Amino acid sequence: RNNFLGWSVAEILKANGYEVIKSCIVNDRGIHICKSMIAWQLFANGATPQSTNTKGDHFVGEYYVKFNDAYKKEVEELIAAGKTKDEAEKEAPIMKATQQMLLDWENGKPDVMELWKKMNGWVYEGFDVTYKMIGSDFDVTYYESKTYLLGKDIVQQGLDKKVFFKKEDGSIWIDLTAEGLDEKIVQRKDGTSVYITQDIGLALQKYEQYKIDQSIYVIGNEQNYHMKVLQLICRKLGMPNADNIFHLSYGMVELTTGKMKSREGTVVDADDLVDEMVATSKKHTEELGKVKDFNDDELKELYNTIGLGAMKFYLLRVDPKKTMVFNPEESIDFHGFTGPFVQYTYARIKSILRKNETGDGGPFATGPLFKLEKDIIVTAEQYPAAIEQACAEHNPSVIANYVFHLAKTFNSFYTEHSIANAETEYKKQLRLKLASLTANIIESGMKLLGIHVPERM
RNA sequence: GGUCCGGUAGCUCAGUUGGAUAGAGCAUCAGCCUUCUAAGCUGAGGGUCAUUGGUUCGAAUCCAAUCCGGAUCACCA
Repeated sequence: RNNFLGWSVAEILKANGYEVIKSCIVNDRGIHICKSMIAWQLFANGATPQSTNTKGDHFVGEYYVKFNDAYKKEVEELIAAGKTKDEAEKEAPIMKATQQMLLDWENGKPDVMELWKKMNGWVYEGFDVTYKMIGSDFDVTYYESKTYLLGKDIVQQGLDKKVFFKKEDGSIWIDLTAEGLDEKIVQRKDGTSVYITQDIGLALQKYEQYKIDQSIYVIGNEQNYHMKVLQLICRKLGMPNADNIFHLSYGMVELTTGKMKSREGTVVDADDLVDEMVATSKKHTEELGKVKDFNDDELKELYNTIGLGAMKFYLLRVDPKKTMVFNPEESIDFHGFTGPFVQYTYARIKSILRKNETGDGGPFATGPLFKLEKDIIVTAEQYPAAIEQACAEHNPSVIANYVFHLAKTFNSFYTEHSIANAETEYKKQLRLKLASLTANIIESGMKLLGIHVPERM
């Protein structure tokens, strides 16, 4: 959802005349990375994504799970040996090894760095495959391994300005109780920075680097508090970018059975989901048998277009702010308020336009219009307003709803009035114009959602 | 407990700068393919807009209280 939202909002901003720079932050360091590394050292026997024929990011993810399994087991054993839960969690050998590895990483220990680079490389390879498949791209990528030290000098300045204060143990904090929040740490007692410190530094760096008017953070609503704190700190420090920070907060996607939890395996993997959607589009297409003359490449492209279109539309048709429910059993429908419905309307119009000669564009005689003809004109005229609203609200669902409404309006007209056998040549040309207009808007609107439209389906 | 977000049809969601009989899709039921692609179209049933009170000529929409659900309040990121 994050990816599709970011993409779509960027397109919508561009459509409103803004210049957009898409950036991505990769969490490529920290304790979670070390967990996978330790588990790989312990259990892999030198296995690689190639040797096991596994996608790189999934491969590394498997070792993250293996770490947690092993860790859990060790903790249970220690508790059985008489330790308290807290002691056991701290003393488990595999956890100690992981923490040591994090220190080694920060000190740049060669063999750790080498392993880190190798495993990260696998993850990136996997991500690349997924990003390419779903049509995602970024102009800038920030790696946390390179930005995690940012913001430390700002902390020092803040201390001088008395925005921050130092506790007896040397840790540095900001007091936000006057704003209804809590005290928040910005630097550990050992002098290392925390998450928010990096964000302060990165926010300023982005601002100085690109002179942006607005910095839009596409982040889940679980971090609403964090983003509030970030903006507040920037404001208190008098940073020039403070008011440019906008948190595009989106709700989580939940399953009918409840929240997705990676540790409990109740997650729907993006790759699996896309595969499933493409397979479903293949099944439907074959059943309908309308494209028997397509060659293999054309078929593959069509299945991707429909499958991805269905998925993206499904995720973008809901207000981003809202938590949404996804039912994996029922899968995503291809009828009604869906991507394929809109794509189908487009393909049908294109078919008409191929089969009917458009006139020389001479002046239209004025004449009475049927209600359904007027409906299309009225709806088409609303498109610019929909784009503006979507932009103002940072909300692609406005476009999804609009495009669906337009497609539905056209379909009603299509069933009621023939274009090829219109009452007069004038009527025919008028209707071809309306059809063409509708197709153009559908194509444009779907593009704003990152969805392709097929010429036939 | 503090802060924030949400509760609209069986399900998933629109609609909230206050305005007429609260709208879609799915699901259910009844129709429509000798005519431009039926992934479509037409119709039916289905609602105490969480509850209560308030403001108003008028409230799903604004205010208050209550109930229910979620997020968050880490020397994790």
